[in-house]
Amino acid sequence: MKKTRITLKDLALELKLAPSTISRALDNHPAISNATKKRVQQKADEIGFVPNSIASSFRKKKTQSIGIIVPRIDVHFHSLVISGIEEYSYDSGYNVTIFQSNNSLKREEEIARILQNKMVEGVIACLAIETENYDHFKKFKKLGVPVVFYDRVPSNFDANKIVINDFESAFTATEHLINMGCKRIGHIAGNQSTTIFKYRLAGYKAALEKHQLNMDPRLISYTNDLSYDEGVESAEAFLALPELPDGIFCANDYTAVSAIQVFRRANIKIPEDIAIVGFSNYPISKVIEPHITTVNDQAFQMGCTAAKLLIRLIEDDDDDSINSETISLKTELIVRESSMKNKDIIN
Amino acid sequence: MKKTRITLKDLALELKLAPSTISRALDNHPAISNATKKRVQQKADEIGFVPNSIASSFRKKKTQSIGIIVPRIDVHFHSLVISGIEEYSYDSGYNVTIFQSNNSLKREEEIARILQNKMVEGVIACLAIETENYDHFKKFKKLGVPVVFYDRVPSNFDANKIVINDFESAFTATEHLINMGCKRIGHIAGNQSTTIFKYRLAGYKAALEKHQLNMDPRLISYTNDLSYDEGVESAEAFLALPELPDGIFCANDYTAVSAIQVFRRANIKIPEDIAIVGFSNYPISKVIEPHITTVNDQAFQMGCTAAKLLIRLIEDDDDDSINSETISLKTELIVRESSMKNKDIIN
DNA sequence: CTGAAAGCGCTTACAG
DNA sequence: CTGAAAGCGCTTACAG
Repeated sequence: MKKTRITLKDLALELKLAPSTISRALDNHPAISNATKKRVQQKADEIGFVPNSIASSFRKKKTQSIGIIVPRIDVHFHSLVISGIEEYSYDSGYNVTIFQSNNSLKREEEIARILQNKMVEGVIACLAIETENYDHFKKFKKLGVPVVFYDRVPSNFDANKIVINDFESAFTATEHLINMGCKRIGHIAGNQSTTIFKYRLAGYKAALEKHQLNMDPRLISYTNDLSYDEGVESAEAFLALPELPDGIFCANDYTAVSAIQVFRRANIKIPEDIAIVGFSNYPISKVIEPHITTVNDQAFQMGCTAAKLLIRLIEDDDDDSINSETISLKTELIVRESSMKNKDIIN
Repeated sequence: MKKTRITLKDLALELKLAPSTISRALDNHPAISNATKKRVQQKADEIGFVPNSIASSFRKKKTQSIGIIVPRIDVHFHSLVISGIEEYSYDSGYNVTIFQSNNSLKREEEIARILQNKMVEGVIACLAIETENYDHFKKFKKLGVPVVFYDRVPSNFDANKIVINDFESAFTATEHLINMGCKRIGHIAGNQSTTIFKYRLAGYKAALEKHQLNMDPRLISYTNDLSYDEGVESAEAFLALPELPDGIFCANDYTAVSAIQVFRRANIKIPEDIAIVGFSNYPISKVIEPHITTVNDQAFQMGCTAAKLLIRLIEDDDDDSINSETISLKTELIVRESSMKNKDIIN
């Protein structure tokens, strides 16, 4: 399918004006008279002139576009982040081109190359699980293209990062259970090779410590990817203990759902017998019964913040700030029924 | 932030070759000797040459990029479709730039203009709820840019469309309830100004008719947007009837969840007393208890199919096929506990 | 197998 | 307030 487009030059010929004048008129340049601007705009509409912004990008060396690399678009967390990025970028006049790495390092490297060719002005990325070497991102720095990471961010590599305060969030969540009267609190932990899950575990431990609660290692269940099925296994393991926990802090909402369902099947009352707190505020957390107390992980906000930082870096001429900022977003604990063991206390 | 990039011309100078030769060598042109190709590639890597694909796009008038317009990225259905589009497009060498209309016609029009300027080679769109006038899409046709719609597609406007067979899917879902022994089947219906929900209602009615079941108008509950809360209202209305339904076909999974929870609270057994079928196969449908029988709405597949059709249209030189194709995807009924009233029967 | 030349559709410094 | 001219970094038909 092809068509020849009407160009700025065609418009100039029609109006017997120089292309430079047309260009300025359409760009609302102050040196052009209003009368001319009006004439140009009218004629442009009349003959259906559509400016070729690729030519403009090429000439100006500004594409007004940013690249996004995520593991999967259809993971709800990422779709929220992307939504936030798009929203902020759109309002700032940038558009976003999106790629999924499928958690493959090889694909992530390919995508990085494509983005370098495509002259995006900045990149927002959440690393593939496989990624431990960041060479493919270093090239962006050489090209003067800023990169902002979110969620799964590089360790031991100086970079712009948007994260949430996992330690503090986990601490607060666990302390909430303590405030609700729990004395024997378990934790369903994420993969400990991932920074955020290490922090969540650490926050849990710190809260127990602060309140001088006994730390029973059997009450910490380590999972690989916090899947629903792993949550079921964890909950069943807790059930098999000689003494049950009276509260569980789960490192995500899926495992919180599993725990609730396993315990209910065993005729254990939630939250009376065991109080549950999840993490992430997935949509399911406010549908399942009882609704789950959870930590709002600020996904949409994370996207906006990443875009905001990135666009500042793009538009800043000051190279110094290019690779050093880490923004830690505040989360909030959303208290729902699953942890309301003690109804008199409002956390 | 700026840097001057190394250009193809710089590379030519280094190697004392013509730019045309470099261009061909990098493009693996058959007329170039292997020795030269190797030299060029080596030098390119050595000095860190990154081809400027904007210049190339501009020159070739091919951007290898497609635009996507969706109401919201963070709606799970759309994130699945986008994921499918990205997957297929990536494998075909196209990349995708994404925009959300937030269901606003005005914004959809703005986006259409941006996409025309950006010289995308094709567009995939799901219309905003507000959109009833398609003028902003007609311009694409004039420019020779194919457009493929999915899910919320234009009515009374000749266009490429990817949809599922809602009538048939609803028919099958309802018939499944009949096969399970239900005699008094209700329906929670979506907004009847939307084509797909009209078809789902029609499919439900047709199944009742085929099996000569009484059609009680009180058993059809019309909702505005099939929200969880509306589902609760619908279910409560059913509860207030002098005679309860023994099966309900819900036009989405949210309302199926509401129904299950309302009925359970009223000590009604699912599926023994009332069997439930949902629609869409949202993640929640296989987590809620009992797991929900539902129709797989093929979201990811829809994205792949849209991309496939679009790319065919882009690469076809035959203008004839530009705006006429409608592809209706087959769905499948996923049978789970919520409808297994009669365990002897496998649908 | 390699090169010289033109040109894609804009923008912008310079000139008047 | 408007115009002439150069050029962004590639590609490609033409020539040899």
